Amino acid sequence: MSSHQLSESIEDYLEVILELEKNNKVARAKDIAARLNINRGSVTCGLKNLTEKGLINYQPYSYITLTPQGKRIASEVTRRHEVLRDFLENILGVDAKTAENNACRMEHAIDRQTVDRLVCFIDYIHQCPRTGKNWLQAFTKYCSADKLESLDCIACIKEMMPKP
Amino acid sequence: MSSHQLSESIEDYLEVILELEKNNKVARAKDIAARLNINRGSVTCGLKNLTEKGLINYQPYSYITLTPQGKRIASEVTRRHEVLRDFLENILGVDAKTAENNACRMEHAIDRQTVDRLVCFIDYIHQCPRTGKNWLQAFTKYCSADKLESLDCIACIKEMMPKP
DNA sequence: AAATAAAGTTTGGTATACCAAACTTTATTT
DNA sequence: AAATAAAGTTTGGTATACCAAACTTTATTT
Repeated sequence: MSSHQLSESIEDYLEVILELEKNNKVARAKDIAARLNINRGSVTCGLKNLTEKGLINYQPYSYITLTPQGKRIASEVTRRHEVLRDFLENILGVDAKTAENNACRMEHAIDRQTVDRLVCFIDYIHQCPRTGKNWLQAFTKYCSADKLESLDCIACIKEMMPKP
Repeated sequence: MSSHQLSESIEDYLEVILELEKNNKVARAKDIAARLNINRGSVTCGLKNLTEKGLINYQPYSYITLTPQGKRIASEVTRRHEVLRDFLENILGVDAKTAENNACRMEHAIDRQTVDRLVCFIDYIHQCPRTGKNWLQAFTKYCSADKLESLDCIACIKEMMPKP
């Protein structure tokens, strides 16, 4: 029942419905259309589809809420989105808009196992004394510099040593 | 002419045609069908589409080669694929098959700027004395361990210090 | 409460991307 | 050079996902 893969379109619907539910208690078709930048008629069609799949509670002319199953999937998609955006923006250091746009597309392509591993990796960078903020700042320099030549690695790791 | 975004389907065609060209000098429809796991008739249809877009050299019943523009795009897609797979497999450390499957899907979703940054990041991890192989091995431990508790960070960074 | 505006739906349409099965062309075997 | 096999194409079909424009329902204004 919840095993078949969902299309990107359906994942997008679920994601915005979850967000609208959070902000407005319920989602309305016109807000979904506005967020997804699609025609209102297309939304009606999409809602029927989501209803058939048991992902939303919906009757013609009514507001929309997620079923438990819909909510579960919406949360998963949102999590993938946020993990990816966090990685792109705060680890890779791409600008906020690019991070958001890429996360928006990549969220449909990354699987559970890989996103879990990415979460762990982000965590590790922040927690490991070798890396953390300091190391990320040096990455920014590394990207703009002519690679390592201009960076003083020895001084950098000495700085990181635990104080006696 | 080369500005409009291409569909995932077209990117997939270009990618396998480039690979078949490399292995066999030219691509044949049946091999494309086999690699993409689609019907031969669908390939004929796809090839017409690619021809109209000026991405391949093709006439009915003939073999297929990429035009310069097609080759350029195919190379870009392939690069995105390989960078992503490398990151997933060798940095995140997910198993080879999962890395490949995820790279296959994510290659259509990541943009130039972000993939460039990812390349730089992978480079940085390998080059920076703080990180490198050693640090990646510790990440594997970190993932399976109960986070940091079981890891001896102080000993780990001392080990990394430059020999006097 | 009637008029109007806003929201939602329906209708008829398009584009993409695939399928199976029949058919045609090209290549290979005998 | 026939016969056969393999490769490629065509035909008629489906599913998804969108559109604009006409229409209906619901909500808001007067």
